[in-house]
Amino acid sequence: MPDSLHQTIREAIEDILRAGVEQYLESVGAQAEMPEISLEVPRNAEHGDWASSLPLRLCKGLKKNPFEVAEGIVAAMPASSLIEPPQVARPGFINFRLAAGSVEHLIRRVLELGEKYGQSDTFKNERVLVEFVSANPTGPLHIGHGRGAVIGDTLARIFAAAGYGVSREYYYNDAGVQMKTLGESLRIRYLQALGEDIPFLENGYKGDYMVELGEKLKAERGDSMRGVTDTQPFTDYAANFIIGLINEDLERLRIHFDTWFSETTLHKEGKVKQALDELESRGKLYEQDGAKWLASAEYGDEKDRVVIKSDGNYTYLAPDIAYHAYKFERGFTRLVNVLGADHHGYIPRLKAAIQALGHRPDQLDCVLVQMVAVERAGEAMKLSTRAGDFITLKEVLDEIGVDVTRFLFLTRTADSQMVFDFELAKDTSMDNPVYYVQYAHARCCSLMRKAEEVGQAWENGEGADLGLLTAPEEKALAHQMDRFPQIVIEAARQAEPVLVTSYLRDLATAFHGYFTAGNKDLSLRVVQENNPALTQARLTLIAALKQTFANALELLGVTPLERL
RNA sequence: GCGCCCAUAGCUCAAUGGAUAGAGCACCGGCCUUCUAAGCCGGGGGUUGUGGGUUCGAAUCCCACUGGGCGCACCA
Repeated sequence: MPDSLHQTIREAIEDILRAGVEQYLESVGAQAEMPEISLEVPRNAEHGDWASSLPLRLCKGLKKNPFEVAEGIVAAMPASSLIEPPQVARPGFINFRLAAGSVEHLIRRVLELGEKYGQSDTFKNERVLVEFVSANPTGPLHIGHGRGAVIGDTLARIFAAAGYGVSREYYYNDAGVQMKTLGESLRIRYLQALGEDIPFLENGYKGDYMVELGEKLKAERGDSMRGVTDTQPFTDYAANFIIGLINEDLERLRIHFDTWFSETTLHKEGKVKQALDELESRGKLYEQDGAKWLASAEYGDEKDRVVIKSDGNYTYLAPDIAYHAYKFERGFTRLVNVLGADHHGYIPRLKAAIQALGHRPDQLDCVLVQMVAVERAGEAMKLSTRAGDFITLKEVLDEIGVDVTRFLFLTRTADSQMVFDFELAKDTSMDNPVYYVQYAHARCCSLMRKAEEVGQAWENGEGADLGLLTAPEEKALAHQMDRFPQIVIEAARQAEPVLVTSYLRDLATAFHGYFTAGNKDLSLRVVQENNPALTQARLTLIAALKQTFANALELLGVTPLERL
């Protein structure tokens, strides 16, 4: 039963452990509830490949000493061909080690599943909507948007791998003052392009791209719009164009949105009114001072919030509530918003709103992305779209490249403040962890090429005798590979891409160590010219590693290079 | 003033409440006549911002301080 291809060793151990605990509890006649199975990979290899501290948690309720509890559980556990008999350690840990035979099981599982290795159906009944970037189309994306974009997209990839139905959505607010200002900015740039000597808006969008856009409009329409005073046509023209620019950058970053959702849609389809009516009928709205308030304080917000001002207009919150209600209406069971950290004050009222609508607060996850400070040649730079003073995402992609950009954003947790140092990122050498990981994949490819050169090309591994893989490094590599599917599930659960990045680096470290060991000890080389059987066995391990590297890199949207 | 986030090696960052807090960069010393040295091995470097608390066990959870970031509208 535990030999199912899709089951990781971890899951097999969990089953065994669970059975042991049940049996043990019964034998001592305890009423204790079945605790959550805890199983971790110890930092220290001496503590085995997997370890559980379950006896330490259990002993409290049983009023027994943890060591005895551990022994009792071990005695009651069924045996498994995948692991060696478990050991009880000091305070009350149970340590598990992979059985030698499990190496073969693990490698074959990776190869059998191929590109699907790492995927699972853990969350198959759930649908998640990842909303990210969501910058209003008032200018090109800057580097900070890039960080949010990469994190959002990678989360989406991770969710998909963990079995979620996933949709990527970009929301933009095209009904507000910002867009009006944008249109007005373009109108003036256009008139200036026509030669009129008029001053620019004080609060207008001052970037060069607006000057260019004015020229472009002149080139397309001549002076036919000279007399147009309504800003709307200018707004539409600018927004359309800028969305195009934004999308270009995003596609380059390997990000594709399923939906571009505009605020106007909500108004047109009556979703704002619908959401407020729903809140009204649930008794969550009330009138005061001529305004309509949401009783958000009931749900942990620090105060109630106005949704309809006394002048009859909606506040920003109203369409936002409607938007999130509409997300649920479309069948999503989990909402993930990737936001700039400056929006954090907004989260409690949003969570309050979805609760007022009858949803659970944990169905909404807000991932806060901290600002990116940029340093160039030692100079710190200020970023402001309005002032036209910023590092665009395009510049970053031109200078640094997609793989490096994505990986650098993914090596830090979203909420850590980061300094993006251009010179450092451009450096193609040591400071760039991307290469470390890509190098590992390329080395696997290189070994395959080498084997081919000496006439021992890998023969798909089916006939290989994997029992020959007895080096401790080989067992360790197999164990590391086995962790991958669980890492993906955990990353999805926590909405935390860094888990995958860290895992990838660890796996690369293990592999580089294995590879380099062959420099000193020729018997550890993968390609053994006078031992075809061992060569085939090792190549099969390499093939599985290569697959795992490729799958993990794909999850991060980074290219698995064949050679560096 | 109130709230949220952050604080870990000189620097950039890790560490599902677990056993001796780890990598990379920088610094010191080793390893290329045969699978890629963008790599590997070893060394120095820490009172996890400070002080309490919770418990078998805390970088992790709670409280109070200190320092930094960001929010506190009938703005969007």
